[in-house]
Amino acid sequence: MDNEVLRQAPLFNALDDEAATALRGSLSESKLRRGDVLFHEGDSGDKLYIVLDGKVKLGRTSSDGRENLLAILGPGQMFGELSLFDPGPRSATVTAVTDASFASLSHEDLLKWLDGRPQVARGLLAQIASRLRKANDVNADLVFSDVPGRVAKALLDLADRFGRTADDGVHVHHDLTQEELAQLVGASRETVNKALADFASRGWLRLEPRSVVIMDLDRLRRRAR
Amino acid sequence: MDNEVLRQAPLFNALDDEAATALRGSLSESKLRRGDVLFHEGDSGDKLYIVLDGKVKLGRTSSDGRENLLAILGPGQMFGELSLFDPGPRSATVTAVTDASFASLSHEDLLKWLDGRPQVARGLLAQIASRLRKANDVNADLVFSDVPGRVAKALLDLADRFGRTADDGVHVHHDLTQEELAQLVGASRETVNKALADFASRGWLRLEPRSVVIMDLDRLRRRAR
DNA sequence: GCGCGCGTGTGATCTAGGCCACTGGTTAGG
DNA sequence: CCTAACCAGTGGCCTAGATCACACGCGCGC
Repeated sequence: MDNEVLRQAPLFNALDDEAATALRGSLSESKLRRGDVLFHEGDSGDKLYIVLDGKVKLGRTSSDGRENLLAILGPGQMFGELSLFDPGPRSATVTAVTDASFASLSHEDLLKWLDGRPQVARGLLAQIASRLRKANDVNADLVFSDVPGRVAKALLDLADRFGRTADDGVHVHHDLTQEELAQLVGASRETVNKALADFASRGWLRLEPRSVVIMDLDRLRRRAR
Repeated sequence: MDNEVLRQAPLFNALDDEAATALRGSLSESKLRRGDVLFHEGDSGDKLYIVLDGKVKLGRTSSDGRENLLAILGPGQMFGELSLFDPGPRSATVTAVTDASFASLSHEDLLKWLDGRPQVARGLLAQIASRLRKANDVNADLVFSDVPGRVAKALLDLADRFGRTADDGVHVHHDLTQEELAQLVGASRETVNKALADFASRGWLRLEPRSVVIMDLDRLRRRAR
């Protein structure tokens, strides 16, 4: 791992070289294969993770076994912060959606590290604040939008973070099955499939396995709001 | 305003006397009557508020005018933190549900104040982290629970924070109309009313204007999960 | 080759809950 | 006091979407 990847992380983007190098001393690295679980909801644990490569999903399971995804995270994003300040069991299960690698930092090390560096504390606050804002947005969507709307919004978000623009459209290799997409927007697999099929039939996008090509961003955006 | 009220706020509960007194210098106080709006979603603003007395609701309005409540806050709770770190327009409208008073602190003052006091920064992080956790819980409920379940959960939460135990049950003066309760759980007024009527007919609670008396906490809890 | 499992596509029910249309009760203002 | 606004309570109808039940293709191991 090199300093560049860390700098991508919003949390650490303000670091100068020697701070970054110092930080690396406290970090350990780990890898997972697609489908592997890093930790389960309810586990105890006090590590903060930063995705170096690949994607993970944060999910929770209801009492009757159904699953709901809180977020898909990619390189540069962190997770596990909650148990740092609100110590207690992990509130979500983290599973690799693709092969993935992480840097991790213990509670203790982070706090030590934080005290001397108010600007990092502020970065952390900003990060969590923005997550909170996003969570509130998702709430509003669950209340106000219908399923196709939420699907459109999810696709746009994924496109934003993982899309590559080509001349035939924006290629989004989200690596999610339709089942996972459904869990992400809080709907059944079937209705999500129907929404996607509908978008495709209107020529807004093309479906590919675990991936879509968005051909008409504007229409999709209008459908999302 | 005296130091005691501030100490109630989780954010400041670790303050010693002179810190609390010093802080008061930076605070200003304000009051609202029931129904008054403190600020609107989309307004710019950089103040952090702490509720001294009364209750407020944080809400957002959808494009077609429907409303959704994110939270009901009472004495000791803070709001407006988001625009501190993720500066931008306010993400919610804040309205007084009862006559209420607040202490407020500007962005600038808080940050100055924060730099020297890592333990307050940590308090702030803990506060926001717990809000995030809660927001995620609400998401899961919107996906997994039915309306009566969400109503039950909301009542239990309100009881926890505002309830007074008496021998005929827990009296919860939530000060919300059923319409507001409905916006809080993301449902229509009518279905919430029916759920409440059903609970009452089972003898789990008694309805009073802007208030309920919970007579069978256990049953209600079981209905909530 | 032959199954088998997994992901995807699509129709046919069934139902929670939204929306509408009322009623009655309570408070506030003229 | 009368009227107007609000709030609470209830019934009926009607869609979005969950659930069920398939059928198809594609890759993988035997």
